[in-house]
Amino acid sequence: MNESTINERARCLLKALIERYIRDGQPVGSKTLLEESGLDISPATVRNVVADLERLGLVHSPHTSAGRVPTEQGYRLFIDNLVSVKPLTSPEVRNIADQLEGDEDMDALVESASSMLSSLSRMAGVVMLPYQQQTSLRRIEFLPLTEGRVLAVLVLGDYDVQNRIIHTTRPYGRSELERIANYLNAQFKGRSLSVVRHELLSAMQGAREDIDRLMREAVSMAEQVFEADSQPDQDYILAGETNLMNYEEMADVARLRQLFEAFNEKRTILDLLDKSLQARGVQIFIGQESGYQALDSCSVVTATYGADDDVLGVLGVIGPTRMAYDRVIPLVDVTAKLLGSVLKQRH
Amino acid sequence: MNESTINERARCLLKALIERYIRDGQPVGSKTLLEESGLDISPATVRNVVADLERLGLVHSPHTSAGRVPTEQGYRLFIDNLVSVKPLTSPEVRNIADQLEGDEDMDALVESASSMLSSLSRMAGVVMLPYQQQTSLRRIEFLPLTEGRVLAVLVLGDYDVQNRIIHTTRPYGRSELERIANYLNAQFKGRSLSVVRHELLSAMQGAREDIDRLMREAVSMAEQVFEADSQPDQDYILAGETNLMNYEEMADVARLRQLFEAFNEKRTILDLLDKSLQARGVQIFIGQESGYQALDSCSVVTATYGADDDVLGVLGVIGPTRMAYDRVIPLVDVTAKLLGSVLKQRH
DNA sequence: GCTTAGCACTCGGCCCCGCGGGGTGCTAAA
DNA sequence: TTTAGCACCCCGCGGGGCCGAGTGCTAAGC
Repeated sequence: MNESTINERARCLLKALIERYIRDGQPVGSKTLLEESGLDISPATVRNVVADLERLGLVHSPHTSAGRVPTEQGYRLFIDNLVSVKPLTSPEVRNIADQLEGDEDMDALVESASSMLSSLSRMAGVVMLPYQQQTSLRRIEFLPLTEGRVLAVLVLGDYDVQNRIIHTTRPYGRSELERIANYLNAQFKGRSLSVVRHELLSAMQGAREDIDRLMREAVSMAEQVFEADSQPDQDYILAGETNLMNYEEMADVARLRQLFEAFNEKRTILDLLDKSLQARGVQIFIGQESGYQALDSCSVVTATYGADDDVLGVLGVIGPTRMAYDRVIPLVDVTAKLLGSVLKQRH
Repeated sequence: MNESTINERARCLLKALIERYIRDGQPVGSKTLLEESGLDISPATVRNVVADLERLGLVHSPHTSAGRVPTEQGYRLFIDNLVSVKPLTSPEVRNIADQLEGDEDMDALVESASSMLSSLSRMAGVVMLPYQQQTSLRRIEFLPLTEGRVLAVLVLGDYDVQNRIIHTTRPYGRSELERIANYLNAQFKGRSLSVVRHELLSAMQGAREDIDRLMREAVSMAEQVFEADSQPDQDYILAGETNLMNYEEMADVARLRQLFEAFNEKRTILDLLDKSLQARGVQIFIGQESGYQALDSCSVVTATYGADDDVLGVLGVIGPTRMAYDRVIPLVDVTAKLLGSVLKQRH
C-alpha cells in the first residue's frame, strides 16, 4: 500500500499522468498516457499498471470508462518524489527583486509580494505580515489627543511605524508625556518586542512602591501599548483572489462563496499559515490535507520568510489542486527568499 | 411615452408587479398579478394593461408566454413615484447607533458602518472614507527615521491619526525637527487641509529670500506631506461582498469575476461614489444607469453623510437590481445620518 | 369605449430515446 | 509478463414529444 510497492515504470506513468492532467484537466486515458510518457509498451500494459495505481489509491476514474484523474494521495506522492521543478528564469527573479526593493514601507512591501505571487501564478497570492515579536523597538513617542486618550507612536524597523491609541485615567501634558517616553526609550530602545513585554511584566510585579510615580505611570502606559499589540499581530494580505474564478474547478458559486468567506474571516487561512510557520522552506497542503472545508479541492503552497535564521512570517499561493506545482514551488520559494533578504537588508 | 400617459390602475399594477417580482424573482403572469394587486378586474384586463406597460418599456417578457419582468425604466419609475418605504424599527436604529458610537478610531467606525449596511441588507455595504479637505489639522509632528527619511505624524480629528514618510536632502536632528513642527503648528493649527495646502502654495511663491532658512525648510517639508495627501485620499471600505454570491442573478462566474475585480480595482466604484457626492440624500443607480459594465444588473443605493452641512463622504449598498428597495432606501438613509452625527459629535 | 370570456397558440422545461465515441477490463495467446 | 482482440460501459448530445403556464386576439357584453 505504500510507495515502495510501485516500480520505476509505474512511477513514470503516474508522473506522466499527473503532468498531463495538470496541463489540460481532462481524465487521461491509456492511449494518451502512453504517448505522454514516451514509454515503449502497449496500451494494454499501461492499463494494467494504471489499474494497480488505482488499487493503491493514487488515481481514480470519475466513472467506468473515462480516463484516470489523480487523487490527493497521488498528488502527494508526485510532489514528494516525482515532480521536476522548473526554476524561474533570472529575468523573472530580477523582476520580483526590483519590485520589492522599490517599496517604501512595510505595507507596500507585503502588498507587492502578494501581488507578485498572484500575477506570476495566476492564482491567489497571500503574504502574512511579519511576526513582530523579534523586531526591536526603535523608539516610542506619546502625543496627547483628548482628555484621557493618548496616541502612542511605535517606530519599529526602518520602515515600520505603528499608531496605538491608549486610555489614561487622567489627562497628561506634553512635557509629562515626553518624560515618560524618554524613560521608556532609555529602558527599552533596541530590545525586541517580546523582551519588552516580558520585562514590563516583571517590572510591574517586582517593584511596587520602590519605584517613583513617573516610572509607574510609564510602565502602565507601556503595558497598554504592548498588550494591544498581541491581538492584531496576525494578519495577511491577499491578492488576486479573483484569478481563482477562472478555473472550472471553482465554477460552483456555493464553493466559491465558502472560499471567499474564509478569505474574509481570515481565521482559517491564518491557522493554516501558522501551521507552516513551524517548518522551514516550502510546504504544500493538498485539498483536504489542510483540514478546512473551505479549501476543498484547493492546494496551498507556502514558504516561510525571514532575515537570517529568524522566521518572520509565511507567504504562499492558493489555487486549485490541479495547479502547475513545478512552476509554483520555485515561485513561492524564490519570493520568500527575496522578501527575506529585503527585510534583512533593512534591519 | 412618459409616465403621465399611464393612469392610476396601470401604476397600481406596475407597483404590484415589481413588488411581486422583487419578492420571488419569477416572471409575473396576469393571474398572479391580479391577486397581488387586489384589484377587482379580470385577468384579461390585466393583460391589456400590462401589454400597454410593455409598449412603454416599463416591463418586458423574457419570451412569448412567460410572465413579465420589470425593465430598468420600470424600476426607475417605481423608485421615483411608487415605492412605499418601510422605515427601520427603532430598535434597529438604536442597534446601528450603538455600534457606531462604540468605535474608537476612524477606521473602525467606517468598517462598522460598512458591515452594518451589509449585514442588514444581506448585500454588499460600502463606505467611502471621509473626504479630508474640510477637516482641520490639529497637530503635526516629525520624527527622524533614517538619514534622509522623516516620519510625519498628522493628528486630524479626535479620532484620526495618519503617518507619512517623507524624504529630505539632508539628515535632520530631533530638535531641528521639533522647531520645524512648532513653526508649522503655530502657522496652520486649526486650519482645514485645503486651506493649509493653499497657503503653502502661496508661501512658496510669494516669499523667496525674505523668509529665513527654518521657515523655508518647514514649508518644503509640509509641501511633501500635504502633496502626498492628494492621492490616497479617495478610498472605501467594502463589506459582505460574498453575500452577493447568494443571488441567482449573480450565478454566472464570469459576471461575478468582473464585479469582484471592479471591487478590487476600486476606480469604478470610486467614480460612482464620486458622482453621488454631488447630490444630497439618497441616490439610486439602477443597472446600466451607472454606466459601468461590471455593474450590469446591479443597483447601487447611496447617500452622502456629513457633519452639519459639510458633505464628508458617501456610503451605500450594492446588490442585484432586484433588491428590496423599500427596506434598503431607509437603511442607507439612516446609516448615513447616524454616521454623520457621530462624526459631528467628535468634531 | 372599456371590459370580459373564450380560445388558439407559443414556447420553455422535462423526460426519454438512440447514437457515437472514448476508454475500460477480461481473456487468451505469444 | 506482455500484448492483441473484443465485448462492454457510460457520458454527452441532439431530437422528439408532452405538459403547463401564459399570452394575444376576437367577439360579445355592459
